[in-house]
Amino acid sequence: MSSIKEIAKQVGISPASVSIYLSNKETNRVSAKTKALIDQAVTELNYHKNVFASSLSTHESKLIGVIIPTILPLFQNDYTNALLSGLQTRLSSFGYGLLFFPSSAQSSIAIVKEQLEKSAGCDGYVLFSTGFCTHEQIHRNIEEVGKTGKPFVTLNIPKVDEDVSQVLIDDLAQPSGARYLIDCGHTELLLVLGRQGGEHTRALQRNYKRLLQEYGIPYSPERVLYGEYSEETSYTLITNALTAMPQITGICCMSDIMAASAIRAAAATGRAVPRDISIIGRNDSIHARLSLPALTTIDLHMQQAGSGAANVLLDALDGSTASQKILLSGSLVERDSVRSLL
Amino acid sequence: MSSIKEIAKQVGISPASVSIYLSNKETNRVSAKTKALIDQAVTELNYHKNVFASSLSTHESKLIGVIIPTILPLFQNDYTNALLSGLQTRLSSFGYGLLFFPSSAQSSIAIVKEQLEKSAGCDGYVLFSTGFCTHEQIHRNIEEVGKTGKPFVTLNIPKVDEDVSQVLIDDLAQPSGARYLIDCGHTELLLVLGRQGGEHTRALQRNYKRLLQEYGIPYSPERVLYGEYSEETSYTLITNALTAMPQITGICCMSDIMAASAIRAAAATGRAVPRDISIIGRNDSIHARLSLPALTTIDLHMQQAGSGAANVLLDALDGSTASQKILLSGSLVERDSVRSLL
DNA sequence: TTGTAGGCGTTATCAA
DNA sequence: TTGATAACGCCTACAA
Repeated sequence: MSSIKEIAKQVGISPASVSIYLSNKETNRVSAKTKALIDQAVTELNYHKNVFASSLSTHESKLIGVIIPTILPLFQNDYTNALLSGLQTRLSSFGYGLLFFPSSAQSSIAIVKEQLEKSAGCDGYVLFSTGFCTHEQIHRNIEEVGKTGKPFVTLNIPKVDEDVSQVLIDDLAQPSGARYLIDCGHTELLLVLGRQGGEHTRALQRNYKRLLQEYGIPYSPERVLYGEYSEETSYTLITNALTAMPQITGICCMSDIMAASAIRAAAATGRAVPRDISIIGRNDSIHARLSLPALTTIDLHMQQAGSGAANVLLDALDGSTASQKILLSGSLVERDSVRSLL
Repeated sequence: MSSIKEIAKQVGISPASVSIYLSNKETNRVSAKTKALIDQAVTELNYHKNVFASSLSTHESKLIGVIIPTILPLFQNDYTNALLSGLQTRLSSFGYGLLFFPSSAQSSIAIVKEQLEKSAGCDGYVLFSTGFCTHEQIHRNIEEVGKTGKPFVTLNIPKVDEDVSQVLIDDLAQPSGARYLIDCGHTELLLVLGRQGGEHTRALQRNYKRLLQEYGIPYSPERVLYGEYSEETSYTLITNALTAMPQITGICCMSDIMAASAIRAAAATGRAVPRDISIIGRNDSIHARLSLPALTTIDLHMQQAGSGAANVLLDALDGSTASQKILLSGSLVERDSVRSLL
């Protein structure tokens, strides 16, 4: 409420001196007595620096804008939360805050535009992608954020040719779990993907076909399910599939939540895990540790990806101009939901 | 990057006209031709409004500051995430964004102070509490946020006498799950609380003792565990307790995560749920639906609490000066983890 | 329908 | 060691 001017008035000095002292307590510009007086006035008047005025002047806000082109409620998705968590923790220790913008728009691009509309002034951005985003949309979003001229980094977005910083998660587009199941001797597989249509899923599908080909396993579309990352949808779909195709011995799910649902579906159709059927998840989220049996899964190191993104941003904010592509790999976490047939 | 001045120069009009049109596209102040020219210049120069300059002028930022006095990474806690999700969704539809501040401090109060330090200029605040916060700290935090003079609302904080807006969740301080177990005929109970020392836990403990007294069940300290909301800690503690006290027939956990761990612990000690032992969770999070058997739990309506907090804030931002205490109650969600002994 | 001028709170550049 | 003063980008009377 109170401004630097009022402090100055109360102490009987100029606003400039107050400002200088307040932004650098060690300055020699202000005498010790004056410093003490200012400190006193600050507490008395309950002064808090106005970030907006300050960043208007310094052209620095210490704020990073988070752009998430989704119409779903935020903070409800394991992947995104882990990413955000890593991001926030790292940025926070360098004094940067996070800004989430409102958006009422419905399309991915419109959301990004609208969010940026209100965001000029951030020092940098993190651009997310979601299961909904198509190839085309991803490129337009990157272009849009690029126009701000501010440093930014993409997270959870497949590699693009553009000269932009990205944190890439190798196994995001790889059905690594399926490969592991095959290596364990499983050939009668079920693949549970997320949302149909998005770029993530398309890449995954391509690579899955390649994988089967590599091992001479025939591909059949009815063995690919779209669980939409939802426990209900995947439970229903997997239960039906298991009933229709009793020969299935392995289920590869693209998220731990869907894998935990698979365990329930297995139970519902009278199968024991891993005795009758093997299940592998992805993300190594808390669900993997909580389910019974505990899930074998692919750790995507999302938290680390988030802090990696923070590092890239911090570098850029520090003056580095070269764009960075950081490549992270997933790693297998063996627990109790997969049985080797070999 | 480009400012309103440059737009004005390019179009050949005054900055004022540009400003007026841009903040109200329907205005009659600007001719249709000029409007078109401005629009064109905006895209050509890739103009984005600078929120900071604008809020400096309007004393309105359309930003709500989120104050979470914790040293743990954000976005990793089910309760908080649900709260934030409800909050964000509602605020977003009214054009408000969310601001998360960095903090390097270690104590609850220092964190709040530091976060506020960098936040003057927000239109309002949401003050959270965590399992760590003591009674004393909660009051000091409320006082600190109150000093800003901006509207704010507390979330996940027990009722205080101060004249401040709060969204209260009735069952937060009530061992409602335990009551349900007792009503189902269970008398040999285990209570799994979160973190020792915090205000939440203390209230819960008090009310639990009262509850037992009401039913004439003796209280014994070794039947109260502190699972720290962590799956590992609670698994270990519950496993040990179950081994030491085979007579236990019911476990009331203050979070679904700990309840899911209890299911694992039951399995580890050779018990079937709910045949040999009944388990009840709290929050009705996704864990309740994913576990096997699915968890009977108390839905705390956290999402709704979040949007309730948003409503209170929106009211205050709209000029309402009276503080509101919104009281929400939990509700029982019956699934498959509790067996009635009656 | 448009322009001018002053101010929001802070910082930076001078000069004193 | 301090004080004026201008500037940051935008908004809003008020005047034209």
